[in-house]
Amino acid sequence: MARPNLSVPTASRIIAHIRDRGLAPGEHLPAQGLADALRLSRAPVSAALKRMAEEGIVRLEPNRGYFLAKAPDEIASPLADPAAGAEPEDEVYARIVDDCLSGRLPERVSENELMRLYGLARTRLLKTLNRIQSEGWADRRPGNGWEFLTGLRSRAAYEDAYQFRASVESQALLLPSFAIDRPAFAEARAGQEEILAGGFERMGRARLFELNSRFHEMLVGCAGNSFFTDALVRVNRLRRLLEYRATVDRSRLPLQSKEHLLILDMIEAGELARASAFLKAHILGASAIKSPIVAG
Amino acid sequence: MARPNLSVPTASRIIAHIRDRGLAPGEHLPAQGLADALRLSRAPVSAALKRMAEEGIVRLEPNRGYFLAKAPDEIASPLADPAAGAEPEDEVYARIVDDCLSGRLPERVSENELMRLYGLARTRLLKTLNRIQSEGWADRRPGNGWEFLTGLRSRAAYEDAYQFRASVESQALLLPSFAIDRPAFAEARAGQEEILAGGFERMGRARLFELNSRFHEMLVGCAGNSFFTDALVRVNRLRRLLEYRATVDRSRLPLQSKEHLLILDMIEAGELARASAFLKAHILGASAIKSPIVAG
DNA sequence: TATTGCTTTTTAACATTTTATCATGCAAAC
DNA sequence: GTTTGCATGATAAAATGTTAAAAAGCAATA
Repeated sequence: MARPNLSVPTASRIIAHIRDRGLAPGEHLPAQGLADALRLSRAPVSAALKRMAEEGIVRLEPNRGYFLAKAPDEIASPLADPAAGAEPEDEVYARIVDDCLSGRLPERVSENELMRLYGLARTRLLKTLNRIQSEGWADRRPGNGWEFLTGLRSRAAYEDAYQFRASVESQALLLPSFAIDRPAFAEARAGQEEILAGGFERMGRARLFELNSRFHEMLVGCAGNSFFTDALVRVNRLRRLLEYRATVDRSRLPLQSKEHLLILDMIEAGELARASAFLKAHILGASAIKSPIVAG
Repeated sequence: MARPNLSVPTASRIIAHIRDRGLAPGEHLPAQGLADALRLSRAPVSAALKRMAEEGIVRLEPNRGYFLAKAPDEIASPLADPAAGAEPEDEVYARIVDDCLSGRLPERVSENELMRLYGLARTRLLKTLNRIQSEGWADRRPGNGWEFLTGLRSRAAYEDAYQFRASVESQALLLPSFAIDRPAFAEARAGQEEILAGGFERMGRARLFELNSRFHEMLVGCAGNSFFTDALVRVNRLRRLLEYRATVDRSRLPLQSKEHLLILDMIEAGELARASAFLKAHILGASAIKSPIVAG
């Protein structure tokens, strides 16, 4: 009935801020300073600090302000999760797309029908539908109703997405503006080695997907061309939804990660053309193997 | 205060339908049949026919329905224009983006401020802002207000867009699924020849832009991969806004069209690799020459 | 029997209102 | 002098209300 409360996401941003700066326990956390850093006013910052005080992360000294109570590494709280406070809209979004994919949704539905089905107020539903539309899952029909597209759930669309990725990513490596981002490379390498060292069996599928798509997005990001990056992010958003429905063949993950590391090596050795070709084959190979479970 | 009236766009769709089928004067136009073809109910179709009757395009015989009064080719009415009834939302959208590009808009504005500036109700403004956001011109800030991005109006972003286009288009030609669409080729060829035959001096810039971007979209469309097409359409939407602000160097248009025709020839001769390389050079060459007028 | 013409019901665009939250200014405390 | 604490005003998210238009149903007509 009112504006969304920023205190939770703000708390997680404050914790990230503390970690970045490596602040020590006992240090003062001035509200205005944090507000400036996060580009907010003091109000939501104070609210966030209050919550953090309840969890024992910071300590309040009346009229003096908040002080860090724990070492950054020791903070273990739901608030520390960067995903904390992610919009609940996301949940409805996922539910609708899932229903669309599994064919539970009639091809054509009116807004009122959807409101009933998902128990949403019009504003909220519309916000979600707009997002779904912009991602290509649904289209508003002239007159009444929404049409859920069946095209994207076909095997062909899935392969098209891989063709597109293969093309965009391999071309990005060849751009004149491509330049290695050392810290990002190091981070990506660490992620892949974590998968190799047993993560491929242990990790949740969400984390696996995240690590791998982040690898590819990092690579393309090095080209410094936002059109390439945006295009890739866009496909990956769709891919995430499709692949969550597929079973992961975990036995293939180590090979995948080895190839990822190999690509980093090639690039660092300056063999961009080779890396580009290899990356392309790598992506198309993955497409041939994966079999998404999509409703007919 | 109510729903948008579909009668105008429906009329133009009906005229297109009549042309497609090559109906002769005197033929009956059953309302339900048209409604089915346009996937609407009879209500907006009847309203459209009524309007068309006022313009003398069709004739009403009481209790018998509407009958075509003119030959399809002789229909000359504002209703025949496919752009008729385009959403007025587009106008506000263009105005905001234009203000953003020319720097008339402060970098940070609240929604209320924008409502005042453009005289819009919140719902309408938000709809537009969402679109602007999804296209990368603006971003919602945590807390209050919107931030208009300056990144896209830089020279670098402009060149990045051309790099992206060059890559997407040239790769599309090389896809295994690429297949020539004869009628589309013929239409594109006709358009380019029209430009060569004096159109480059005569035509409005909107039509020139349309013909040329349609040429490129048609080419990529032949690959039958919606990810490629969508990506291109997306960049072209941005490009249109940027290039409307630039001066057109009309002396270069004939060469451009000749190159377009050459590309069609190469493809028809089966020389896809050559066509792909030439297309890439063609696009990058255009980028080097054009100088968009963008506010610092 | 198919199609129009009219009526009723449903739908969605827009305006308005409500309210929790954000931003801001100022006095008090350190 | 800097920073908190609190009060005041501004902002935007959601619910509600209103209304023109679209869909659906039905009787009348060719």
